[in-house]
Amino acid sequence: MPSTTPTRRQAAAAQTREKVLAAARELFMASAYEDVKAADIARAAGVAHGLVFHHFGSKQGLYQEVLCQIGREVLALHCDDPEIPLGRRIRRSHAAHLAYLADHRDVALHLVLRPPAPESEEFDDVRDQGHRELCRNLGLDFERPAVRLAARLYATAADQLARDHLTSADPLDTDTVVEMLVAVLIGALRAARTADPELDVDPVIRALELP
Amino acid sequence: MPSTTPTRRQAAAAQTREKVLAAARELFMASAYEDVKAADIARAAGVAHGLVFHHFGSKQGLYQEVLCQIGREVLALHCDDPEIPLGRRIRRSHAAHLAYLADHRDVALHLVLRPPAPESEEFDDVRDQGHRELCRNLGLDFERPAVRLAARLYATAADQLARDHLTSADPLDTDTVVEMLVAVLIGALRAARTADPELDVDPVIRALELP
Amino acid sequence: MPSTTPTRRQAAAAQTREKVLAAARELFMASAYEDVKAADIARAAGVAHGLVFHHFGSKQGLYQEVLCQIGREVLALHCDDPEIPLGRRIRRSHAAHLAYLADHRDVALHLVLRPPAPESEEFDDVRDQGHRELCRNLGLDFERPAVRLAARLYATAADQLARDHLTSADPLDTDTVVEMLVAVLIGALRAARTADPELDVDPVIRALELP
Amino acid sequence: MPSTTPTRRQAAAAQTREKVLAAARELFMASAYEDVKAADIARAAGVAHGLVFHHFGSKQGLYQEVLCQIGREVLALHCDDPEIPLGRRIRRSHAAHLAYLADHRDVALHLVLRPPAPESEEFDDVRDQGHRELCRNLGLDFERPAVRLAARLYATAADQLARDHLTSADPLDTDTVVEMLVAVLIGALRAARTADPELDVDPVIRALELP
DNA sequence: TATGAATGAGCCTTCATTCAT
DNA sequence: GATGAATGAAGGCTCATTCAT
Repeated sequence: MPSTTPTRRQAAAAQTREKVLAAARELFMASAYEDVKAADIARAAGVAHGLVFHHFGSKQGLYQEVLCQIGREVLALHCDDPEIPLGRRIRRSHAAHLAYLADHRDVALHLVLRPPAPESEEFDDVRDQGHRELCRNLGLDFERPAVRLAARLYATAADQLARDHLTSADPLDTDTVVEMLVAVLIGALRAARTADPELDVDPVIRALELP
Repeated sequence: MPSTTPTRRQAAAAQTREKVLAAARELFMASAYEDVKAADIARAAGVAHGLVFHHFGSKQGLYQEVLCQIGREVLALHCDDPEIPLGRRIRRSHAAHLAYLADHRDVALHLVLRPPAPESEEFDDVRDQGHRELCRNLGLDFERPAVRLAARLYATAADQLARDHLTSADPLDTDTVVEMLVAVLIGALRAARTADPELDVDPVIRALELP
Repeated sequence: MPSTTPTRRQAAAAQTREKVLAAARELFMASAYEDVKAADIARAAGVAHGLVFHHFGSKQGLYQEVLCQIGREVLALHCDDPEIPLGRRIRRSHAAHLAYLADHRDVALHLVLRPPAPESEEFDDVRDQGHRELCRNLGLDFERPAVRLAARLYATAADQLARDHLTSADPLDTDTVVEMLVAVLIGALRAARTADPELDVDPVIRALELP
Repeated sequence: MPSTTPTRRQAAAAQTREKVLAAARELFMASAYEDVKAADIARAAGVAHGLVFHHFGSKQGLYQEVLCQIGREVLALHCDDPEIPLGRRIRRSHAAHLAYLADHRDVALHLVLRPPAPESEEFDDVRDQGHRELCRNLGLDFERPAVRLAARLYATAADQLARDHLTSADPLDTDTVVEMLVAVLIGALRAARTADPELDVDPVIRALELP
């Protein structure tokens, strides 16, 4: 059947594309954007230089693709099973996030807290969506400025903590870090209430305090 | 003594140096490191291209210089008058910091939370020193890992909050932001206690809760 | 005989070839040779990139094909019916040529007076043949250098005039342009006589002056 | 005197610039625009690759510069001394032009009748100014469309003739070519009258017919 | 000290062409 | 015949840095 031939070819092409993407991800996570040469990526992927552009249009296009791939992976870590009590849900998400970063030290070190050099609106969107999911999990209205502020505040602090944790010579155990994150989250919520006194964060805080 | 009485030439040279430094600071704060060309700086300073290298050795050297200048300015903002109660001292430092960032939006937007592209050990030192002073102010031992962790955690969150505050279309008033910072700081301290249960943060927290 | 009865496949192939040729013609006439990419042509024709090379060997081969097609079309415009008096015959040819260019503005603007970038011997031949036919029409011996010179001279001027006419915001009417062409042709003939005094151009000129 | 030093340096720089310009001119006149590499020019000029861009910004900038230089040279050839009778003035200009082209065969072959690949408004201006001067010489109003048309018509034909003359294995003598040009010019003027019957070209033609 | 011309390594990108399917 | 993924050579341009003056 001739119709299977194109499929096989398409599959091969997609596979090549993935090879390039994987090589790019590794290199981009290991060095600064400008220090990664398109030629390096091609060489690492074992393909011709021009193929990078055939599949991704430009070095930046490829970079964005890498970013989005990671963003999607991270988003998928969230636990939002409503059956599980809030405190456990959040802790589980945190633990998953930490585990991911531990498994992807390069991502943790080169992406988190280091906004990608070429401004990437798509990546910002993914990040934003992460905050949105956190708020949904907490039962807070993301549209309220104070809530959004707290989410960003907290996420930043959490990234910093994760980084420190991962680079520490004498790292804490994961559970401890998760508890620290919860403490910081509670602080961020109290800060939110300061900005928006009508915000009722007490139930959330109480729920978070229960492991 | 000729060494204490700079000749006119030396004075002029120093002035030229400052011109370059000022131009560099403005440009570096306005764009990413790689997007600022040595030639741009020279042009903005109204001097010859080569002079940049004459005075600062290299583009990176100049960048470090800019970073240190800013770091020193920020460090000078801390209020550590022991006569003043802790809560007020911290709030005063925060307010001063926020005022500084409001006056130097470019610094707030392009330095804070955006670690300088070329690794800058000196700048890290300055940053570290800021954390150290904060801890001294709080009466906590910076040498304890958990304390250090909390300081970094908090500083990062504070930076994020300041950024959001400055870029917001509808900014909160300064006092509110200061209170939010205090709330976050308390959260960070609680997190520190989680990591290091022997740490007695309660007195500090109580002191912070008094305006 | 299978050779005279092209199979369906062959017919389809020929049709595809034409599609590519038509797309190429349009693009080549709309932009400079180097600005037309083989990929553009394939896309415009709705065929695979590689097909261009399958049918025409190379981009240049395709270009030559386009050129020859146009050359043949232009050659076919000449009126050389010996029954018609010279003045009318020439005017008729001119009018036909002008009409063709008006119908193919792209050809007029991008080919005429703009020798094809890649040296095209074949196109030069076609051009030459046009001059030859003009001379035959005029009853002049194309082999005489002065005649050939005059023909080229005239053809160039005529092209320029046609271009100007077509791009003018306020174009003259066709008959006027035709008369101008005749005037220029007469000038060229007089120039030919200057170069070759033995050339008897007076009868031709007299014939041309009769509408 | 320190003030002479910069002068000397400037002179040296200008000389280098000229070296590059000269090399570029030679190469551009010898090949098509795209076939001349910036690196070739630098090599031919004996300077670093980057210097081309230091002085001319881009390959195109350099090309334009070459074009303008030639345009200025050609413009300077016109003889418009009102003391000299028209016929002689025109013939003298033509002869000068032909001599120039003979001395600059590369220009004649690669510029004349071959509009520069990258559209060059400046060069068009120079060309236009040439036509303007011709008309002023002839005492005709360049603002009249028919006059402008005739000027362009004639210039094009003259370029063609000059080309043929220069590439001919058995070239005519210069005087003959000049007379041919005059004949063509008269033809163009008659064509102009066809387009604009109010135009009184007879006195000009009579003046041209006197050597 | 100051100038700015000169250097040259290096990079992204383009694109005609090939070829396995 | 048709496809389009893959190739790879080549080129324009940038820019930190040097250096003669």
